Amino acid sequence: MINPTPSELEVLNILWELQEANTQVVNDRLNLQRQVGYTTTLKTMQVMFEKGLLDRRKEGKSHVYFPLIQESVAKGNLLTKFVNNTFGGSASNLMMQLLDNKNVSQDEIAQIKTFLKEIEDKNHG
Amino acid sequence: MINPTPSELEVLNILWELQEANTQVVNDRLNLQRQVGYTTTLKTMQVMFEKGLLDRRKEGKSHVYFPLIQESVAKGNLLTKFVNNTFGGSASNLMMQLLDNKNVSQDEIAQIKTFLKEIEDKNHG
DNA sequence: TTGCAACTACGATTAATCTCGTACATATTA
DNA sequence: TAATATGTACGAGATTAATCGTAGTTGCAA
Repeated sequence: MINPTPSELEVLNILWELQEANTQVVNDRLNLQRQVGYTTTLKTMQVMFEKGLLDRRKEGKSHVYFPLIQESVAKGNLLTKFVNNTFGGSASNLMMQLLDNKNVSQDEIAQIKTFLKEIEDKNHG
Repeated sequence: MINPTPSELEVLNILWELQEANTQVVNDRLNLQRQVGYTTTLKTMQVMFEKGLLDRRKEGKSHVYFPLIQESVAKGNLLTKFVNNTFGGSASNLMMQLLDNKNVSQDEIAQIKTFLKEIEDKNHG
């Protein structure tokens, strides 16, 4: 199981949205969030290619990269690891912390409740 | 805001449980989970002391360490960071991923639902 | 008070990640 | 086809975390 590093996840988030892109496009996107050099982005994507997180094809003089890992799978793996490390594997402990968290907006909490209610209704309906 | 590293969190989990302990005791506990040298544990705790995650007092020839950060605060901070990094700050996205996760048991999911239901009832009652 | 066992301090090493400079390769266009 | 601009490859430095060996210190017991 290959877990992306934080920088790799930034790249993946862009590629999951765009389906595919060359280094230039990914780097431009990254620079909307934070300052980072072109060769840094290039190197990150090359390493991801070597790790099997991305594949690529030659197009003109540049490479077009695309993800080899599904968003839900990657994030699910990261989440599992986080739950294990931080909450002793207890998803409900994480959940309780989430609802207590001052940094989570009321909107988010309301959304979660709605979502859970839907699942409840579906199961009981 | 000082976020503990994974190794530091292991130490904190032990100290939150025991309230306080010397290096020997913490190291013995750690070695129930995985093999780690005494000086490694000592160094980790010294660094945590320098960072302000722990305080200590001399007792006999050893130091007795205790946490300076509350469990809920530390884990809340880690959770906030994780939500931001991995789910773009969306707690409900994390939630949905959690419920989809094959690595989360049915028991855990049931527990979460019960918990949410309690909150719903409390709010509507 | 002297010696030993236990504890601490210090620093070095390894590994992973992130970063980017420089040199080389390639495609387009003039 | 030669020049130029753009992209790639390579490698190396900086940083952080984790690890532990070794040397030195301390306190207690005889």
